[in-house]
Amino acid sequence: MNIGQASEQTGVSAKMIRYYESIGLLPSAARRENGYRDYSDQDVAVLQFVRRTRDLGFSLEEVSALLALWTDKKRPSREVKRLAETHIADLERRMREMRAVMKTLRQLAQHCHGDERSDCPILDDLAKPRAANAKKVRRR
Amino acid sequence: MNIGQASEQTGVSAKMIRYYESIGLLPSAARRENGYRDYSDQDVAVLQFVRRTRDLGFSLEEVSALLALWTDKKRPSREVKRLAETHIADLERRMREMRAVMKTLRQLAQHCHGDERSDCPILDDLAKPRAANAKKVRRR
DNA sequence: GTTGACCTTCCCATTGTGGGAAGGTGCAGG
DNA sequence: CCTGCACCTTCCCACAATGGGAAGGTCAAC
Repeated sequence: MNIGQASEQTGVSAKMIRYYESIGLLPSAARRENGYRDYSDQDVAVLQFVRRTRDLGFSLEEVSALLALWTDKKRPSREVKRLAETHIADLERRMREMRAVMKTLRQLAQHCHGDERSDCPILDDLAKPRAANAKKVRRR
Repeated sequence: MNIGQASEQTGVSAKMIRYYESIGLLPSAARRENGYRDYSDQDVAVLQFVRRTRDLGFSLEEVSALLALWTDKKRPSREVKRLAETHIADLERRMREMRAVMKTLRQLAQHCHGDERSDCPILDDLAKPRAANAKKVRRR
């Protein structure tokens, strides 16, 4: 099947499928005579695996490792579990950071009238230099 | 003061200070005769403001808006509050997504022996194509 | 003077994704 | 047969925000 079909069936954009191939995350796709990539149901299954691990927040590097473990029928499940737990721990850390930030933000917002008046505790507070700051709460 | 001092006092790297200036987030810094940037205590206060808003997870675009609001003494506090609340809502959405992902991951990890045996429910599950997937839980 | 710690600008890499150009292919309808 | 349209190909650019590092100027201390 063409890349468009594969994309539709997996929810991975054609752009990304080509990219994953280019960085070696996926093996080179088979080609037809006209040069079009040709995907089998097997390939689609791999793409779905990738899609799902991506949805669970694994980086492409981790996806690559998981793919290798998936393919290697003899690896101990310990390795897979370790990878998953490392990722969970990472998510937990980020959630803690975000919670702290949200707490601060909610407090700030709560004390701001939010009306026509110009005095604003949020900005006043932001202007105050702090010693202890939660670092590195960045967006997606 | 030199950029190095300003950086040290604000926790914003010299690299980032120059970058913020280059994209117009900050006004062009004063220069000495030797071409070195020269920062006043005022400038440092602005950098601290930026640092703090960044730490709270605002994007540079939002920081820019907040800086403008901060400078505009006559703006209604409503505008600031709206910005803060939009950001809070965004964080909340992301936290919800992460929570859902974590729940799934914990379940998967729980059912995996994590020992020498090779059968692994995590990989089995990842291989199963799903209909409903949490999308877009990406890293930092 | 030389050394070392600064500063300057400029370019490159990252992570993962999308946009779009320029060109080839394939099929359907006139 | 031609035309159009939908698809495919590769290639380059952009994004957000940050760091690394090169090549060169400056300054202070020894």
